[in-house]
Amino acid sequence: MKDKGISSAVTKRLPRYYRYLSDLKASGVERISSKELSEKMKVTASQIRQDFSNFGGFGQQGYGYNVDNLCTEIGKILGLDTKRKLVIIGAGHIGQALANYQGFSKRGFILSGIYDADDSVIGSRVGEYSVKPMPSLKEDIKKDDIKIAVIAVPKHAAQDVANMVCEYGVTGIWNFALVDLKAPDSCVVENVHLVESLMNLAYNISVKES
Amino acid sequence: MKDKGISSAVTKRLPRYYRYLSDLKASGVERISSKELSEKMKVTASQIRQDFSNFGGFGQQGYGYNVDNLCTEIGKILGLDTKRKLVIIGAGHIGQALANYQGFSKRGFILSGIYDADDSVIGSRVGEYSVKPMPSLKEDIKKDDIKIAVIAVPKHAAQDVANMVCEYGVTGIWNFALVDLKAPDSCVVENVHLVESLMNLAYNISVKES
DNA sequence: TGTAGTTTGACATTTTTTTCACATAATTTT
DNA sequence: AAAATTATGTGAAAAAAATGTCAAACTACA
Repeated sequence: MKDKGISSAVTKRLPRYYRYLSDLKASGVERISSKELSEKMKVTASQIRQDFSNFGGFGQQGYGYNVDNLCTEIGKILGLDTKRKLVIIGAGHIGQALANYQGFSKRGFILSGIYDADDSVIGSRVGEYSVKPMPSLKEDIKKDDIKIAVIAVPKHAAQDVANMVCEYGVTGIWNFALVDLKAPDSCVVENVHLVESLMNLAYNISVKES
Repeated sequence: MKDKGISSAVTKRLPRYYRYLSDLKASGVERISSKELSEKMKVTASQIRQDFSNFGGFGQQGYGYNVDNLCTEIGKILGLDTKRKLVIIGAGHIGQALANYQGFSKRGFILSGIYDADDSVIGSRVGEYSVKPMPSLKEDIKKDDIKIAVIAVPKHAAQDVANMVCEYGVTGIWNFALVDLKAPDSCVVENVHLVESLMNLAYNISVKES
């Protein structure tokens, strides 16, 4: 049972903590204090302690935090201890790039297949997968217990695809189409808008220039 | 001359406003009130007005906002009226996907070339571009007045590439490598961490499940 | 075992962000 | 042309988030 009452300002920082802690662990660091971590991550030590204490606190006075333990605990909070299967819908450039991304499994995600509506790409290879036709989706999602749909189709088709996969039972959508998708309460949507990130960069460049 | 004193909580919302306004404009909507926009975007009308008023206010009492005008003004604030050239460094899956992305030019970005350190991919075609070798970068950035470097190389190489392009004179880095890149004051960095977005989705799914 | 030094977690304070509420001004209707 | 409606921009209030502080608790080392 997980606490639903934690502000998203806090939970949005967790993945970044997780990334830094994974790196520290990988480089053999055993313990770290909020002060050291704050210097690496460019946030205040106070915020780090406050964030962690939201989940009960994982540190020890006079010692700091055990990197391995902290990493595991944050992983659990993020739900990375649960293996989740996902499908990619849309075998265009973004869909292909995501299909070839090797980092999913490290974080508990298992790519199960890639789908497209265009007959001419069905059967073509993307990484180690063969592109499947859309009508297979319904069956596959139910049969293989697919939890997440990655939507990488054109804007105009995205909401229809979302409605479809929600109906078939996915609990999460990772959306790369240029719209904010809507979904029923049973399904969580995470919209990724690369263009917005680029515009933000443009803004920051403009400000600096002036 | 642009106001540097506006909080990033506000400026981070501008790209999303811009996206919605572009869509409205494209579908022929001429005017919109903060109330209508707030319903579409699922934010409060008050926030919209407050955000816009940071830049002087673009609306008219009793009427609302002129979509075309508002879109143009926000575009200017974001610096989208200035055409900026960019290069992609790293011709892997992400680099290729970005190179094939058609939306850059619509927002004032002009892809100038794609580069890779691996000799075996030099010269191969990516979209309408031919992959160039890294040593060409220095010359090309200066000659073609490249402003932005998109970094899509492996984690361990990313900081070196960043240092390099900063030295050659780029003013912005759009980073897809799994590290937070550091750069001198002359260069703005926008880190895109797709895995963090996916972890955030995982968290939200977990919370819902419990 | 005792003591000096370190570091957390909690709480108080400050700062930032969001929301509310309304005076003002334009539009729209009658 | 007047009245009714609409809707902005702003200053003030409320809420949320970040930061500072410190007692308590542990570590480390002699």
